Amino acid sequence: MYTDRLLDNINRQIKLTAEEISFFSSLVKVKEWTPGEFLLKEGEVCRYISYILEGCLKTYQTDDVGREHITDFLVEDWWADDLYSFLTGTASTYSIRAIEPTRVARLSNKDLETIYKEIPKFERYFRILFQNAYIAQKKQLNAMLSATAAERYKSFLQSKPYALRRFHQKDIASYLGVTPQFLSTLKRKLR
Amino acid sequence: MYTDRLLDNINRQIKLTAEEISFFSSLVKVKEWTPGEFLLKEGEVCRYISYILEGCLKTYQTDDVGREHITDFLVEDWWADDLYSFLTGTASTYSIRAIEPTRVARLSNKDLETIYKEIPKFERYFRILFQNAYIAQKKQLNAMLSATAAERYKSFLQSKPYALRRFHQKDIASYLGVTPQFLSTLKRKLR
DNA sequence: CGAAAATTTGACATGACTCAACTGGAGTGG
DNA sequence: CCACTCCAGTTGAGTCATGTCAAATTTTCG
Repeated sequence: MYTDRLLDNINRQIKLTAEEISFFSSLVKVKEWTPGEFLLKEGEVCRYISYILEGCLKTYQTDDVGREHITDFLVEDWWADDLYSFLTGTASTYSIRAIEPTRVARLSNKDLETIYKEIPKFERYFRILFQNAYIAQKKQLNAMLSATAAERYKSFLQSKPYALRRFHQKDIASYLGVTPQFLSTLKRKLR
Repeated sequence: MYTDRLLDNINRQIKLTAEEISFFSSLVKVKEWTPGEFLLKEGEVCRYISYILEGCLKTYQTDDVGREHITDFLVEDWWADDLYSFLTGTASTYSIRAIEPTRVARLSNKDLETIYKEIPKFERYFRILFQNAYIAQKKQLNAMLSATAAERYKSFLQSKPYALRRFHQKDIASYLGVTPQFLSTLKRKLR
């Protein structure tokens, strides 16, 4: 099935019965996006969390001078959303945009609450998910503070070996917090 | 009771019965620390998560040149731990140290698992906790990348108005990712 | 092929770090 | 109560990392 990939991921943390699987699957909707399309625009309310079955997204904020600040690259097997907006129902400060043809499995806020209620095991799944996301993000934060741009770039390439193939260099620069020009000269020095 | 403050916090997310409260409370131990004492040292395994009832802690990593990098200041009503070490049982790369006389309510890993098992509602409490921590941390990460040191310092003071009173300036500098000297000259310019 | 966008390159400006010296307050022991 | 030491904080000079602006070059894609 389309959403097998998501069920595999869930199955790593919690065991679902056949009925639970079919109940869960009945609420999940598969949706496709083409490169450049917005899953979410700044100012809108984030109404879905999307599990990436295939493809690649970027999330970013736009500052007062109109520059994009990439906050995440999201590929297969990650959840995409602006959690804060999703949970509070307030306007999002992020945009989420496809950078490849992308297929996601998504859940609305309302359906997620239904799932928490009907299958409380999902509290555990998402607890573990956020725990891991929190830990990973903290490491990234530490790296930003103590490492130089060249070091950050190298460890970024190690953690995402597919980066050069799938992402634009100016987006990588934005993600690392440097200008595209400076990233370009960095690359030259590293050769 | 000593741990009322913790129960209040839990009660904001989930409703416990009297039996559940007394079961939970039977597993929580209160412990006190004096300034300079270590709740956790780099290299040790983090065996407890501690809820701060009163006082203040700092968590930091030490780099190869022996310099401290403060990753967090923790005050009343926050949980303190190295989650990664706590969850995986591996040696921690962080130290946690009291900077004021501090009283915490703490739980061992084993007792926490017992609680998850006996009172599954706690999955929800911690899910929401990590969600919020994740969101807050993401904002901080964005700020690090796009803001200049002076801006970070100002927004740090806004979010922690008690900072100048409770933390050393060199620790604040470390937390912001700048040298103490540079923070000093920043302050002068801001006047 | 041609236009638009991405990347590279160079000159110069600024932010932030290092090292070193100095100031001033908080113990501590006589 | 003084002299001493030990830190934290300040200040300044020189340097390196990174940003800005502008132009040249390459790539992408209709």
